[in-house]
Amino acid sequence: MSLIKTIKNNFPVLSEPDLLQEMEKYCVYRNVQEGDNLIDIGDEVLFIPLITQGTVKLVREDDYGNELLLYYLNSGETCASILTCCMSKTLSEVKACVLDEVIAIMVPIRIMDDWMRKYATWRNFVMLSYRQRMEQLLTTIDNIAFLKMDERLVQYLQKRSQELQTKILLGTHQEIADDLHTSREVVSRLLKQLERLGKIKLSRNKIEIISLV
DNA sequence: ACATTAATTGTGT
DNA sequence: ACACAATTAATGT
Repeated sequence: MSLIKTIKNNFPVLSEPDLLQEMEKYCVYRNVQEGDNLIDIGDEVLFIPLITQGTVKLVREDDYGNELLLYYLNSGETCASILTCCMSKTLSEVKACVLDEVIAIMVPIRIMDDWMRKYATWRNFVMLSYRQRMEQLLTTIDNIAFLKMDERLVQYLQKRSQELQTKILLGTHQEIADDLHTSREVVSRLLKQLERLGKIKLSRNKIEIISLV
């Protein structure tokens, strides 16, 4: 599929003819396999990825190498923290792990400065990504600060199923525990409770959501 | 089809 | 949190 068409499909806000033409000229596709990193902490940021397929998990690391989940990115989204890095010309503070084979359109940052000035469409897009991500980060912080683990788990399941458009979440309890920064046993026990309440159905590497309300 | 092994999940302390 | 049991999936024969 042509680059322009892909952009129109995934990033409808960017359909301004002049901008699209420039994008076709300067952007490149990049394919990243599951398990690889789109970007790592300390990397120099040369491109902004616009995700058109797959899922990316953004994490930050503390001094001891513990990973802190920031958020997930899906198609039609871009990474706000990478945007900040490239605008202030600093190294990446986050790691972007590819969970599900990703195809991204890579926008070179040198051309981006130009676009910020020339295209209101582009500016708006950048600002919108910021705003959305900021809101999401705030709710994440609220959750960590105020919600008990069982409520956090339910929220986590809801959000993931919504994001991935599926009632069936694949993966292990350990992975969920890592994301929520708790132990695997706590997750297993809470999930078991939810199953007893008939809200989910558990099997190995799989959680089927019946109804979380 | 069966046995072996590894990984995931469940539970008591 | 840890240790261990039980269950399930993957692999070899």
